[in-house]
Amino acid sequence: MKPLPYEVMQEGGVPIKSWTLGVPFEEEARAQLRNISQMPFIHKWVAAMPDVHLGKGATIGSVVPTLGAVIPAAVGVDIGCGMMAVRTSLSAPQLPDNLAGVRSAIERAVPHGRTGGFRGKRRRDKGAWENPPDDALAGWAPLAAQFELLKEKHPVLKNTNNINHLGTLGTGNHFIEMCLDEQGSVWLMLHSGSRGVGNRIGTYFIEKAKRDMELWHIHLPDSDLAYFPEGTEHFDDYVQAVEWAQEFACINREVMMARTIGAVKQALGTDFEARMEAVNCHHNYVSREHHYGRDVLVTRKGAVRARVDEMGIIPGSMGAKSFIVRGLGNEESFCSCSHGAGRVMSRTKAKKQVSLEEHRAATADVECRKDEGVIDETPSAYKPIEKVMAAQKDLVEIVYTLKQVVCVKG
DNA sequence: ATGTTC
Repeated sequence: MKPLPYEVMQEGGVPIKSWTLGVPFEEEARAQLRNISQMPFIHKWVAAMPDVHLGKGATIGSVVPTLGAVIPAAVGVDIGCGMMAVRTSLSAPQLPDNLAGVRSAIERAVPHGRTGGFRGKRRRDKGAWENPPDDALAGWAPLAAQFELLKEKHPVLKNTNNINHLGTLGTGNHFIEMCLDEQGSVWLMLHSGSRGVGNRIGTYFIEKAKRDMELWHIHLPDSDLAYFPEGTEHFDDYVQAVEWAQEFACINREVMMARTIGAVKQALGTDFEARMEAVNCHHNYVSREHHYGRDVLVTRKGAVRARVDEMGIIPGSMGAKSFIVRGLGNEESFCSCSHGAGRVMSRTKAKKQVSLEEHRAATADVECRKDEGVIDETPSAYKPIEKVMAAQKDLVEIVYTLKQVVCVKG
């Protein structure tokens, strides 16, 4: 008999199938998944991807199919976070030896980094538009009417960043890269989500669900598993808001990609074709899908959908390879794959343990930040991506293997 | 991840 390509755990609830053979899988993440598996509305089982690790609220790298309920913390606050990549007609020999100019052109074209401005001192906010450019305004057009309705219904959204965050990168593990594939084609790839407004929507509904649980005296193994039952007003409100935030995130990536393409053309003084092969996929989101005969809501937090022939992106850390993949439509994973390498070290631990020299060596061939502020993103803070890819051979096949030459971080 | 902060 062929050995199973995944590990199975079951304690009281539904099974947990984990595509984690040969990769680290911490006990804290297992415990978090066991809690999810106890919920009475999980369809069939919970799936864990090879980049699985402990997350705030819900496990990163989890796929949770639910019947008649949704858990807002299982989606998280970075609603619609995901990846976009395009292959260009440029090839490696057309690039200059020094890519500093390309990096700074991208940095000028796309706001990135921490929101500035402290009480008393008004500093310019590096992470948002002061005046959104025309392409951001155009991207906002299809979002505007629905946002007015959301604001009316949920006044908490009134003072959030919204249009001024459309086409902006953010911080942390959000990035923009120029990569080369194994044939020498140049790719542009980026990672970002729904920024301030999606965060506010996520936080607001997670709190709302927790209050509902208290109101109805429903006790949970973990308060972050608070849910909205289908048929309630809050369920409908959440689904509507989360879908809007997912759309915002998708358009955010498109606007940034167009601006990045423009910046690279300008920096190189060359025109080229882009979007020859474009992929834009969420990895923190909820979607209505059909699995094993039922209409379900599938929540993927740190997981990518991988239906038959569906294209996805699995990025490695800032010094590692990334992969453009094609889904194999493996139903047992609810047609899913990992969203990256997955952390092995918390941000705090990485900052304490990894030296600047080590970080510089690990990113020697990349035009990127080499300062203390990015140590929490250093390659050794992540699982080895090759092992992560090996553990999901039955979920996706690799179409392109990319290696970054430029990396912009917020 | 974001926003706010002493």
